[in-house]
Amino acid sequence: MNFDPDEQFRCTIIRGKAKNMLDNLLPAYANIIDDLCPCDKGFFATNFNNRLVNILGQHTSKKTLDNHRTEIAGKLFGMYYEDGEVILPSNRTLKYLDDSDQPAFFKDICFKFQFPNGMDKVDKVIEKVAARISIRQYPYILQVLLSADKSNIRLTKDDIAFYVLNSLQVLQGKVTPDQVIEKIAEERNEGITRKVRHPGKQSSFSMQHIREQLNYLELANLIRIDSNLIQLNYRESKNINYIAGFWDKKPEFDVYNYDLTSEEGKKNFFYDWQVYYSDLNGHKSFTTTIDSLEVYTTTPTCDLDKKALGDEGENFVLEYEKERVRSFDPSLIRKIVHLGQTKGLGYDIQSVVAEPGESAEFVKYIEVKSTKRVTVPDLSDSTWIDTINLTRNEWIAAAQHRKSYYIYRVYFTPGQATMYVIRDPYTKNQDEKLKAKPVSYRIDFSNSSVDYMVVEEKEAYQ
DNA sequence: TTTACCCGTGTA
DNA sequence: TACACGGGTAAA
Repeated sequence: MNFDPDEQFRCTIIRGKAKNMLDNLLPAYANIIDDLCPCDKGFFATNFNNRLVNILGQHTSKKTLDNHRTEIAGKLFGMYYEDGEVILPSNRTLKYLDDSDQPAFFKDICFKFQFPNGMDKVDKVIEKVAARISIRQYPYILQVLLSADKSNIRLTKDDIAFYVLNSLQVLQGKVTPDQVIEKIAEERNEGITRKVRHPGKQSSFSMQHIREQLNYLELANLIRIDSNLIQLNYRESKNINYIAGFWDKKPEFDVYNYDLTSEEGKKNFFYDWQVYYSDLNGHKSFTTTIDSLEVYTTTPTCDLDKKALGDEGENFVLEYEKERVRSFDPSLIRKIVHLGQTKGLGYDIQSVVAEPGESAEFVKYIEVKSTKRVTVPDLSDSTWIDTINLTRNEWIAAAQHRKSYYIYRVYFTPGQATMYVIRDPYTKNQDEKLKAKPVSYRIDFSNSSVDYMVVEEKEAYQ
């Protein structure tokens, strides 16, 4: 088929927020959901809003809070789903709570996103179905970028907008990425520049949803947008190649299977979609290596991915402490102990104060909390917030050691690691300089607590 | 009437 | 230009 890019189709996604705000909000949403769920829908709505208003500011209207909850945390991020009247955290949220890997969270979203999907209102879904749209847009974009690099062509977001995300034929799955690149090369030779613009409309109408789709690829650590140019992060080649490999596969969730004109069909469609989308990609669990967050290179290099280490943060802090103590007094280095494998102490590293004065050799207990994200956290940003979870043991250690207890919060971001040190969180909580809230219950039970038991022979359930 | 994506519009 | 609040709007 001959590619005609003039066949355009405005194909929107829900408007999100700025890149760094999304990176900031993700941990907040995740922890709120983790605290509240499972619970019924009304309780969830009220309490989610009550928690979020503390972060966004008391002036924030109910409407805006509702939008955050339903549009971003719910539809775009797929962080929870509704089963009956009960709201449950999605597997994507649970994985994130476990690994604190924000780019991996967004990789999973990029893998599962598709057109048409169940994030739209039903009339918009019907429009897309009527237009015979069927595409996994992120695999497709990545394949286009790979193809562009092969042809030594640099793409701008206007190119992706006009030739890919707003091109009807591409959205219908009728054109290959190579054809797209060929067409772009051809039109550039003729001196033609394309932009998606709707007469009489502001550029946000035409471009905001496109720009934000590219933002998700950036948050996933797969591309960088440099003013207007888009570049692949080749340190992520493994993940890029994996996702791009799906460019010509039919969307996994088949919208065309549903009768969207009947009440029953609509209900099933939106329910099935949310269950599908909020679950993790069943084929591959994404991770982001520290290595892939380093300054990206424009030169394709072979397989730089290394096996992710569970204790990257601890190793980082260990090296930092060794250097810090060495510069004060090398003989004190032997007092630094890495206790990563020793569970139940409530801290990861035992170090020494190593500062002038009589407390120089006093012990310092360090709990390391690390996370990975694409934007650099900025304390001067008014929307900046963060949440970490301490275990019961860690909190007890904080209470016991007070001024000797430190939380080292490490953020691995592209090209740098940033660390915030919080000394004596226990006293800070009493002084309301931070808020600590117990959120989990340990249940000890005995024979008097058990109502009944069920035993089945293996054959019955195998 | 309420809900919840849709998206105008004003701000930085 | 890049959002982000909250009004717009149509379905629930």
